[in-house]
Amino acid sequence: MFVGVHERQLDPKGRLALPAAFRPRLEPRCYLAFGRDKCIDVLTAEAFERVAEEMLEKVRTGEMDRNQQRALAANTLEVTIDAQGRVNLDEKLREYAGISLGSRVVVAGSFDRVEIWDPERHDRNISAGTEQIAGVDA
Amino acid sequence: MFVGVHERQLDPKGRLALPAAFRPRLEPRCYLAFGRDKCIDVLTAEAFERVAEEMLEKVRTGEMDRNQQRALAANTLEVTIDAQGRVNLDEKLREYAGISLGSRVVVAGSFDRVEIWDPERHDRNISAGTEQIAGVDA
DNA sequence: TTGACAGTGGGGAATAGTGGGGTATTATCT
DNA sequence: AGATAATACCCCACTATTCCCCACTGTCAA
Repeated sequence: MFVGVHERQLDPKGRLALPAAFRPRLEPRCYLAFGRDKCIDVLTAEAFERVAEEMLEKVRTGEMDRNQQRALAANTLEVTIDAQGRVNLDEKLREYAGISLGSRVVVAGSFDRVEIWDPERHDRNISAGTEQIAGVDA
Repeated sequence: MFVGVHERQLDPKGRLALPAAFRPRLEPRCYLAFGRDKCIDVLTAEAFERVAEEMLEKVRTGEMDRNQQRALAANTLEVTIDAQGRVNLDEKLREYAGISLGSRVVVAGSFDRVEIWDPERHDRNISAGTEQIAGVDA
């Protein structure tokens, strides 16, 4: 399970150091995809391949449109992790998540995946979620 | 079942020695989360992972919001227990529970989980609960 | 009385996070 | 087509923090 929040700085070259606690499960390669609510999803190879299999099955049975399959594939990136535990966030991903070179970003665990956020956007979403939880058993 | 109350001192580095009686069930790693009423929850790996699985399922079926999932994951920390039976309480957790470096804290069993408290806050809650159980003033 | 273990404290080594430089590869312009 | 420029990639280096290990003390039990 991925849990916890880590603040990081995107270096001038667009590299992001993954939290050390997450690395063993993401190395040597992982997948970056457009996430929900304007974050970047980081999926383990196993998790992404499972998602892809399920999608293929749905396309086969007609539950899902081929263009959705194409869109996911087009917006997903397979990346390798360098010797310092970093991944590259390219221009398209940075623009989608609203983060820029040299800016601070939030790397957050979300159980089955890791998410990369613009800090303000993350705060807003967490605040909303926390209010909703108050009154629910954890 | 976790029961009993133990008073401990948070050392200058933010480390807390867990009561020896609780350790076998929490080792080698456990989860720290924001608990109800401003305490820190300590959950066994099994208990937390069960909660997380249930939540993922609810998100999948639409019963629960993604931001609630994010809030729970963001406010949870996976920690390992050192050779002396201690865990680290980071700044965010200490602030939430109102405890500081070097101060005394209460570590209390609460059946399915262990809770970490500021001593005064714990006293107030226990007093309130005790009165209700006894049905009389203490 | 002594041995074992629980709780507490501190020092040193390993590693995480960050930055920069050199090299190869690709693209562009003349 | 060749030269030049821009980009991406890989490796190395520095610093602060964290983690791990060792040591001390008090208490309880045999």
